[in-house]
Amino acid sequence: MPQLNGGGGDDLGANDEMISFKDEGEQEEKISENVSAERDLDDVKSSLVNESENNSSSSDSEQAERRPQTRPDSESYEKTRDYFSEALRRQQDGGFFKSPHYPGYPFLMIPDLTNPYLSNGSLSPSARTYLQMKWPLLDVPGSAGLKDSRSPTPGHLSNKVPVVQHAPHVHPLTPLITYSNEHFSPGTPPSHLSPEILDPKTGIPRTPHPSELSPYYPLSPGAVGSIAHPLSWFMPQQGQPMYSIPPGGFRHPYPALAMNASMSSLVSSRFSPHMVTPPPHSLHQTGIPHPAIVSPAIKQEPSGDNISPSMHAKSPVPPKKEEDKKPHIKKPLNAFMLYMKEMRAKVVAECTLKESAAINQILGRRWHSLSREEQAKYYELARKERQLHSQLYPGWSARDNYGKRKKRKRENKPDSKPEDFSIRSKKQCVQYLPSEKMCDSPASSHGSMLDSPATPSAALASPAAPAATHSEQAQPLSLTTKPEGRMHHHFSLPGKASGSSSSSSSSSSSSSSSSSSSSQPTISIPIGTSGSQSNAPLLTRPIPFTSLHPSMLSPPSPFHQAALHSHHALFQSQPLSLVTKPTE
DNA sequence: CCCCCTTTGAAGGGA
DNA sequence: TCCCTTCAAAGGGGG
Repeated sequence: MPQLNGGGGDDLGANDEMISFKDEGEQEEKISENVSAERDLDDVKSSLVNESENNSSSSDSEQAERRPQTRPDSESYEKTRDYFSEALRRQQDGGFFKSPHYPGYPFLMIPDLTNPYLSNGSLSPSARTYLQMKWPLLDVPGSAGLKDSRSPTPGHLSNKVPVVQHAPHVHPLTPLITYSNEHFSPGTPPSHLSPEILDPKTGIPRTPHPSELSPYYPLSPGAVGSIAHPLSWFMPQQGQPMYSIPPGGFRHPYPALAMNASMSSLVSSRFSPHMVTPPPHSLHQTGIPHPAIVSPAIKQEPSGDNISPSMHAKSPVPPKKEEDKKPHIKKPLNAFMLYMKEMRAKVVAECTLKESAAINQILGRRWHSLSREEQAKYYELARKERQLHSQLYPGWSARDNYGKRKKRKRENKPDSKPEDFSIRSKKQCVQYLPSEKMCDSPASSHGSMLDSPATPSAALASPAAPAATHSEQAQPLSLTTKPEGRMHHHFSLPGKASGSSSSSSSSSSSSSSSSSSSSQPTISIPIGTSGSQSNAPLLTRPIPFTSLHPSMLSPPSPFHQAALHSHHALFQSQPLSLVTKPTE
């Protein structure tokens, strides 16, 4: 956490957190040999989601994911890097399609691939993700299924692009790269690749340092081409910057630039056509629409890039009006968000779940299960994103966005109702997550909460890594019943908590469900945490009984419990009682 | 149609 | 400093 580091060095942050993880990793290693054991552990640890016994469907991806965890981190990491290297090498060689696919990416991961494009021609989120992964390859001549972006027939680019096919050999992180494509400047003619960009503040051209560039925040168009991506280590396409221009979506002044459908989709994901015209007030001096900038009304929804504006079902209207309003500059994504973006599609593909809330729970668990190196990558990426963002929008404050979203639920804390009080004190939660089991949580399974993340090494890399301690685990089951409102887990003090207690309580909570009883629709387990800060995240929604997988119902194995004890003494004291919740 | 839900992390403001 | 709140992405679900 930032606090630990003190100003600039947020990178060093998460040490504490990481430390603890290490040990566990070793255990994992052992465990890995026995899959079943592993699973049990998972169940316990995470308590929520377990892999279904029969997870064949997801096996590929899981294995891939798991793989790293089963071995020493360093080794796995190296392995991963090898993939990258390989991918890069092949790319350079022009052998894109020959390269072995990345194990972690099952060929067919996209459930909704069938409908990658929205009715209006825009890509569905998942599709987008894949495209992102794939885009680096798009310009390869002759690649089947890929339309030459340059010869856009907008209409068709659409839907048929085999989005997924090339993804396999791409590392999961590659999607992040995508953003680099977003570098385009609708309004500004590229100074052609001139590396210079205007300093937002001074307006003086300056040459960006590669480290400054973020895929998410495209700088001037010209800059794009020559800069290395911050994440170059896992960017195969590095050195082959592309200028994305949505074929149909916006008219790019520079048709000559290579672009293809997928790219356009990428762009669209962050830039709506409306954004094409830089808002007058845009903070950008460059006048470049930034991914982070969203028209208030529009909200970065994908709008069919491929289709002529007139065809757009929604927002055909040029947003020029909206431009009047101040552009909404989005917050830079944090490490977890980056991770989510990348992994969501995968998780969705593996799971039957579609609800983001559930998916996010899984992702949260997976996040914890990541090795420190892996997390470090994201932290680093996030750090760069923040830096870049700050450079691009010097005057921007996160506060600026406050209130833009209407939603925001407020906390319940203040007004807790008396009635709930009892419940709340217990912190009961219902698991939302139906079943991780089915989806599995990854590999990491074991690791996840218990072991987690961070080792010092990782910590080093991760800037702000909050200390995650295991506290989370501690409260594996949180429960709330349905809440009246919603609960927030404010407990998390990301940073502050230093240690142990705070950090992530969340993920663990879900686990409880796994142990549920068969008869009850949802199960809640009281956690003793009532005290000070609630750490347990409360899950507001009960899981539909139907969604529970049989495997989830099985009680935690002794093994788990043991594990829990060993790891979290704190919580040990608290009895895990299963409470059934009558909700459904 | 809009907001909720859910996740982690970052950031800002108040005490 | 600590604590709290909001927002970032995403998309099904619910009102």
